[in-house]
Amino acid sequence: MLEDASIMCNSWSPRHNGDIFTGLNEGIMSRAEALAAVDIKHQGSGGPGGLPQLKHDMMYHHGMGAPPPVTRPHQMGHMDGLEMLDPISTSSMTTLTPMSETPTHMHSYGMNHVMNHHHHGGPLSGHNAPGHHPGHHGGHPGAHHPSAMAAAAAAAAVAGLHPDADTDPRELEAFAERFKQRRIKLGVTQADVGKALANLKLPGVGALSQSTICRFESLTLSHNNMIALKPILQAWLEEAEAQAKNKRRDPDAPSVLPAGEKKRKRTSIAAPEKRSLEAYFAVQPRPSGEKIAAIAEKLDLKKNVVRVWFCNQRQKQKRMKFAAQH
DNA sequence: ATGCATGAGGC
DNA sequence: CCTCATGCATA
Repeated sequence: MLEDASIMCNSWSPRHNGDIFTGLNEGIMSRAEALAAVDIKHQGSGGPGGLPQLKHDMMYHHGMGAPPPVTRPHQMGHMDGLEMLDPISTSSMTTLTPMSETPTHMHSYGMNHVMNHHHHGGPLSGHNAPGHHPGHHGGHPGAHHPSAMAAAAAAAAVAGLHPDADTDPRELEAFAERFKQRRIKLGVTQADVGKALANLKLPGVGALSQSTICRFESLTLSHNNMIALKPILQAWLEEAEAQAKNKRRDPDAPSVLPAGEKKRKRTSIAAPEKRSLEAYFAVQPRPSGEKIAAIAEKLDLKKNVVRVWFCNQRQKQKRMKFAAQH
């Protein structure tokens, strides 16, 4: 906390040389003009290469990241004219029961083991159709047309498939809550669950991180992701509860701490810059590469940082939480 | 609990 | 370069 207003990015890329262009800042230029140069409003759609925006698989409207309705009276300390371009404001378990760790101390977090696994090997490599969803899309009742939904249900019924008991957001939400409660009852942390999944030996299912388990429980994953993970977590839960009855105990817990690797550093975007980004995002969620470069320059951020920020912002928009009608 | 990042798979 | 699923690092 209290991280001061500057960004602290640097050697986050192990294999990239620091030559990624960029004159690292020295914002000697006046930002005001620069900002003006970036006309936020309207921008030719087609990005370089042509952006196919036909896909669009459904947006879970809500908006948690940046919904500043309008004017915001912030205390400007070092305003640099950024605000003026802000269109908005101005307008075992080794096996399953990880009893290897005394469950007496279950913090909700912070007890991540150093599971050095620097490079992940996607557990769920099934990869559900990215981009254009083959079969379904994040169809939420709220967004579904009643009639369409009924038709789909009927069709599914005829086909012998379940209507959508599995894809129903409310069902997912209910499960997520039950899952969390029972998980805690078992005295297992989110990180433990993630690691234990690998022991389930389900085809194609490996371990997951504490982050993912946490996001599942808090419904901060995409609808499709929730659907994909549910059966896996459900299987674990059942196994774990079964084993808990038998009071299994597994002695060992060989945890080796691999040699150190390059630590990834996280860039921290200061509040003022973040506000500007949010403002840009509000008008143009998908800026072109050039646009991104321009924004990056103004905010004195690396282009890649800005690009990733937009990508992440878009993902947030699609998250589940509150997506369904509660 | 979340912010920023990586990588695979696609256009 | 995007979308998605995930994860490391952090607040």
